[in-house]
Amino acid sequence: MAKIDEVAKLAKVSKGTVSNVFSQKRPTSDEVKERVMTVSRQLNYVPNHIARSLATKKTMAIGLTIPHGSFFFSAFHTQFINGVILEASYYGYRVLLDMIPVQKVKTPFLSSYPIDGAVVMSPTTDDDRINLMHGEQIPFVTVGRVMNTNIHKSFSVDNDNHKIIESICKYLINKGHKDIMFLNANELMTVSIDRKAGFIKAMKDHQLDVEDHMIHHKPALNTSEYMDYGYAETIEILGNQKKKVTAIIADDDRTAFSVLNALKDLNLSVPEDVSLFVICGDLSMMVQSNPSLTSMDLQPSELGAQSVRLLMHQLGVLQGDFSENMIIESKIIERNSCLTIG
Amino acid sequence: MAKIDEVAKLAKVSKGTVSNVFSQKRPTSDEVKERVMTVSRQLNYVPNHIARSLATKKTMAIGLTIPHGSFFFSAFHTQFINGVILEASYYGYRVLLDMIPVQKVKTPFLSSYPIDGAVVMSPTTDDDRINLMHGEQIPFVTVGRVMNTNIHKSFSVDNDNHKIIESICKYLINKGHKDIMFLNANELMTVSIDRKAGFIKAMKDHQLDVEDHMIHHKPALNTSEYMDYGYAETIEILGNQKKKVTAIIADDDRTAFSVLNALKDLNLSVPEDVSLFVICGDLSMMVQSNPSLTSMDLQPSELGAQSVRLLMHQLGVLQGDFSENMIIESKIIERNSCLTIG
DNA sequence: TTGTAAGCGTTATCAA
DNA sequence: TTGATAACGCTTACAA
Repeated sequence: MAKIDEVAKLAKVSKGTVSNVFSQKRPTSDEVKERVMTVSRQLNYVPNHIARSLATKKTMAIGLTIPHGSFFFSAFHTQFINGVILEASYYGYRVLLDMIPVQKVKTPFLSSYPIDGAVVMSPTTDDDRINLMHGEQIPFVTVGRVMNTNIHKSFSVDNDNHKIIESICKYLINKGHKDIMFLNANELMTVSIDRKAGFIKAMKDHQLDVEDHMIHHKPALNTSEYMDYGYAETIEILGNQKKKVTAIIADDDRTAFSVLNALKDLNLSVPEDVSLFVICGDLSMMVQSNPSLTSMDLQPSELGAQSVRLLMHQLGVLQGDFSENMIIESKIIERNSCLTIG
Repeated sequence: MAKIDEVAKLAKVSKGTVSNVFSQKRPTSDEVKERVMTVSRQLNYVPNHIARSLATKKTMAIGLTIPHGSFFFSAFHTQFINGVILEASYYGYRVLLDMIPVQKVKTPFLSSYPIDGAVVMSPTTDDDRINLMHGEQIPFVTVGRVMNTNIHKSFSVDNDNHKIIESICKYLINKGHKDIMFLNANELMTVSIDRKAGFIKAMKDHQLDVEDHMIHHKPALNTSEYMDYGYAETIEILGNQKKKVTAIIADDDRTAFSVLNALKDLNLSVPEDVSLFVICGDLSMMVQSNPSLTSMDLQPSELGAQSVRLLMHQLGVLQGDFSENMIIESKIIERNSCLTIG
């Protein structure tokens, strides 16, 4: 790799000028610009990213912390990440993947974190990753509300989880459903807290009682129960306990898939016996299922893009006003898995 | 952020010594070590990663290039990435996500690539990303065979794709199947080429003809056909063309899901009417499907881990002998979706 | 518009 | 085992 000095010498300019040609931070004459570029191509020169970072104090990389463990992604994660990468690259930023364990303090760093900011997925209550970012003074935005006791101001993108679940409930209740089972996200996740509250409120608003068997939380990653989430609950509540359930809300496409299998095993059909509503499922899965699945579109890739934009604002890359906590619209996509009853 | 000089001054040692305490590259006395660490904690000091990179010429990061586009991951991708991240972090490396477009030359870099090496997923024939790595002299390992005309030596991890498909065919043929439909990966991917060859050979070996309708390739990402892959082919061949097909091999769990839906719509059941074999599916999906799905386990997370290890060898992090092209074992996991017929 | 030179915060080399 | 000092390759005032 050639370095800036060699280019400068060959192009008969100073290294400062070469620097300016590449960074475009100061104007250079066309003549010089061309001379420098020609020589650079000859020498196969590109500015050294690390040296530049050291001088500018910017790494041009952002961290993306993802749920830790032998995770697997739902459509939400995948599309979200896609949105992040696309938007980040638009601003010339790269994305560093992180797997700081959720709910477990990381051993102290051996060196500083080479990122300018971070996007934190799936925050939990008193999320250690967030405390870490906070302590290291790294700008960050979370996907979902922050619920760390010591952090009072934070930036986040989110759906209106409260409203989401309320409108789903309203949608189902309007179709005559009273006995709804809600398969919520993991208990620790902040979204699940809002959704639970929204569910309870919606039911209360319609004079419906919320019984224990109506709300479930996704088990932690890496537990054996995790794999069976949706299947086990459906079999247990509808099969063993023989509770009356006319509609099920699944927190993602994986869970929905499990519910579908359980219902099949129980010889129950969708939507005739049980209606199924999916929160943010993979499009092809929603459409191809038979019946196709009614779902709530959370616009994950838009969430990803906006989270990056919010971060860019904090980094000063993006100018102008912006709201610290951005809500992304979500909407019900009606397909054929929810039936009017009663 | 405190810097090394301040620590050195307060601990009454030279910065070189402070450096050595943190990097552990040269021995330091316990007394000094403790003094330095105490001061560092006081000042909240950690070595600056960028400055260290500049001096050592190592970024301690590896790139992970993933298929570009509005991609979504199959279980294979997810588990593979998991393996990569885990193994990389084991060696103190971070993972930079890349989305260099497949089959499309990237605009020239504005700066060097801040990675020490890269893992390239899903290589295609004459993959531009690989030419790029090659040109930039960045050590890399591919997941799957490299088929770039100008590159003769390369490092890769892979399953034995030829053998995989052969053993699947053999497995099905032994169960009496002659009319097998193979839903292959994308045509451009090197794995699909090997698998196609393996399929043809296996059939030939058993005196079975390979007709056109028996092999299909996954459409390119971001095409409308992509979403329907598996469904469309099943409907077309079994439904419209009424070809005799007693067994279907699906290239991943997504495709298998689509096939299942198509078969349901055709009123065909698995495995009574059609046997279904999945190459590398998500475990929960394989198990929960009814019937559970017989599949070939490609050990994706092991592939990910090994790809990192191979890279570490190239980077000199790992010593000793190693083979340039590593084959990961795969094995058939028999479940209930393949029936003996005839 | 361009050149000069002082950083940026480490590590590495060579003495001590 | 430790200290002094020159790299590492770039950016950025400040001067010209």
